[in-house]
Amino acid sequence: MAQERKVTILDIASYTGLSKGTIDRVLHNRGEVSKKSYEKVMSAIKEMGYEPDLNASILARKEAERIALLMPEKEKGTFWELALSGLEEVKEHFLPMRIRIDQYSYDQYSEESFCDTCSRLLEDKPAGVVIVPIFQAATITFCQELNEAGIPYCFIDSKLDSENYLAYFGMPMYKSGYLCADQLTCGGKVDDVLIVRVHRDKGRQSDPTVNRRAGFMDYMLQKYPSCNIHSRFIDSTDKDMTMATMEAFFREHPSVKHIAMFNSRIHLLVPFLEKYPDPERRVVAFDNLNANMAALRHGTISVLIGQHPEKQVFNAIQTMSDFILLGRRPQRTDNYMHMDILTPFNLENY
Amino acid sequence: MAQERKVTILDIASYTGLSKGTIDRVLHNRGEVSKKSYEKVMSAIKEMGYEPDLNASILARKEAERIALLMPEKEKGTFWELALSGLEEVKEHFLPMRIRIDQYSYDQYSEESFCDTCSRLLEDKPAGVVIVPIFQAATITFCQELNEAGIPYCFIDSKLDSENYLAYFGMPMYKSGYLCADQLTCGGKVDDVLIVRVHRDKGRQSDPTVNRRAGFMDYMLQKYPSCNIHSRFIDSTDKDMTMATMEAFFREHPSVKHIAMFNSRIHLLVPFLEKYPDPERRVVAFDNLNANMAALRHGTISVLIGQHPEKQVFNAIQTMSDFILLGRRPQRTDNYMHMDILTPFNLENY
DNA sequence: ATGAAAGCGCTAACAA
DNA sequence: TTGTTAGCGCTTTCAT
Repeated sequence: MAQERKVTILDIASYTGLSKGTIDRVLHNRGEVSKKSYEKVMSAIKEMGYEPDLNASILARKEAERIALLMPEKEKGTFWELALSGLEEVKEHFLPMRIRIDQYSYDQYSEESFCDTCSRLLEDKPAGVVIVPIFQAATITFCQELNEAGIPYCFIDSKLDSENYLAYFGMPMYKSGYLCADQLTCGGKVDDVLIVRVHRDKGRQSDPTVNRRAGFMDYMLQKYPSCNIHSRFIDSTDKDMTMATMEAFFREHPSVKHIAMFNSRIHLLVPFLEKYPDPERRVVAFDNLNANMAALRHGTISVLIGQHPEKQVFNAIQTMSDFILLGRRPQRTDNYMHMDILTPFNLENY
Repeated sequence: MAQERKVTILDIASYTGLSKGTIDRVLHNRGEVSKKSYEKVMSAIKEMGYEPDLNASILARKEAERIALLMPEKEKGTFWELALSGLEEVKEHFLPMRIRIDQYSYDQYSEESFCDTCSRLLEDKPAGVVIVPIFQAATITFCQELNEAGIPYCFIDSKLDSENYLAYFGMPMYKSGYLCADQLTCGGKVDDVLIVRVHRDKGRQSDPTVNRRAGFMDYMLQKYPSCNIHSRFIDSTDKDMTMATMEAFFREHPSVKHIAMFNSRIHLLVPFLEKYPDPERRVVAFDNLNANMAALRHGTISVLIGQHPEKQVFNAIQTMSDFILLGRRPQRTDNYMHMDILTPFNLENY
């Protein structure tokens, strides 16, 4: 098992009777190699257990490899701002490895914008791409194009089953709903629960939280079969309407103590929650946006479930980089992130 | 800010009128350099904003740098097994950077063993050391020796305030007790709490969980001032005695529903807990040992508070490596890890 | 105390 | 299609 001395391309060269140059060409699929030589080299690599030396490779390479990051625009105060927080650091981390990260942003409410961005991206011929696939159908088309171009890709946040992606990093949505219900009910007596949802006015894309809601419902059905689950819709752009909706609901159901939301927008409820404080109320929601964390710290929210979206970005890029540079495939294709339970007592150092 | 082209030692050489060799000597404090040259080089480095190229450095270096890892023996089923899980991977991660990790283990119950190991370690003159400082006084002595030898060191798990350590990674102990109390009481009605402690028979070292217990007590005093806090001691090597102690306690206090433990040994209670199941019972404890996780999965334990000790090891080594290779100091000296709340509903993928 | 020069393992441009 | 060669930026040995 243990190599005597590291096997280098030079060893392979002398073993196959070819030269460094040819070895390099087959290692990087640059073509210009006869089939016969190609196979000789490949088998020699296997036999001798050759592994490329990343340092030498990086040192010698002139141009950086480009990884394209295809995701929604970094809108302030949204989930995508969180996901992109620390991207600058990530870029700096990969730069010395001659890996450049190029952002390709699209409007998460406009499929057209997504497609436009995809075309731009394809023209740039990156060495790999990391995708947040908000639009299912369009993503399938795009992935086919990537396949044809021989460009590897990873998914983050959500994924499309059928494609031959290199890896996926994201939260287990169904389970997260289950966890949310458990944290909300907390083993106590619960007769009514209010779920607040957000109108998706601008676009037509499928609701990313359906599975989460399903998990939540299944938990409730199982453990609190007689609990009433109320739903109300708010508009993320209309604060007055949000307040009015909430006030109307609680006028009608003053005894409801449990509130949940399945997306990152719980901060929209903070004005209401702080206007009508209730020490017995329990609020559980998702994602550690700054606004949400502030409310958690303040005690307005009871529990936030976090998924470190910025780590998903990092992991996907890392995986892509290992594949591009070393041809290494990830240990697992589907990587479900741990769900972090955040309370006022462990929110620091997160 | 942005460099035109990367500054190399060659640039510094020509700028100072010296040669590559001399620059290298001052960069690595190898001596054999006149004070005058030394200062000329140092100021040039500052002025030109030189940053070493890790890849080139690693590629050219013959010998690996050695980082010593000084911690308790990896005893099966203990916290230290958890902390050392994945060390092989960590070693493999650092090997291509020509960083070798040497383990120096000591018996956590024997100060003599600790001191012996320290002497062995010192003789080997590693480039840096990562320390779990179980024995306070002995560690202080050891750190002085390291200071004299000019060997940098990090602490993990716990730390000694006064020393000039490079970094510390660990859990905020006091806060973890606070969190534990919050998870245990969960906002409900709590009149009695049982705290189970472990006799420290073999050694004399100070109890690492005092601060955690203090945090717990302060929480209870504040939020449940009239709650009775019971304590019982068990012996980690005597299962029968543990069972007897628990049975005796619950014979006397049959209505107690809340149990906490402040170390990683909650698995010792599992036989009792499973012999006398109680759906209303709430058990909160620390650390994701395999045995603990199994009990959590099974529902025997309600909540486990995790701190990723293996990540502490990794981070400390990473920090040490950056310092040795690049002279880079960590952003913060004291790094408190996030406390993870683990329940049966989020224990996967942890 | 300092300089010169030979690599480390790989890439890439050019020659054959 | 293949081989040759000059680096990449640094370390290290050997002269000076």
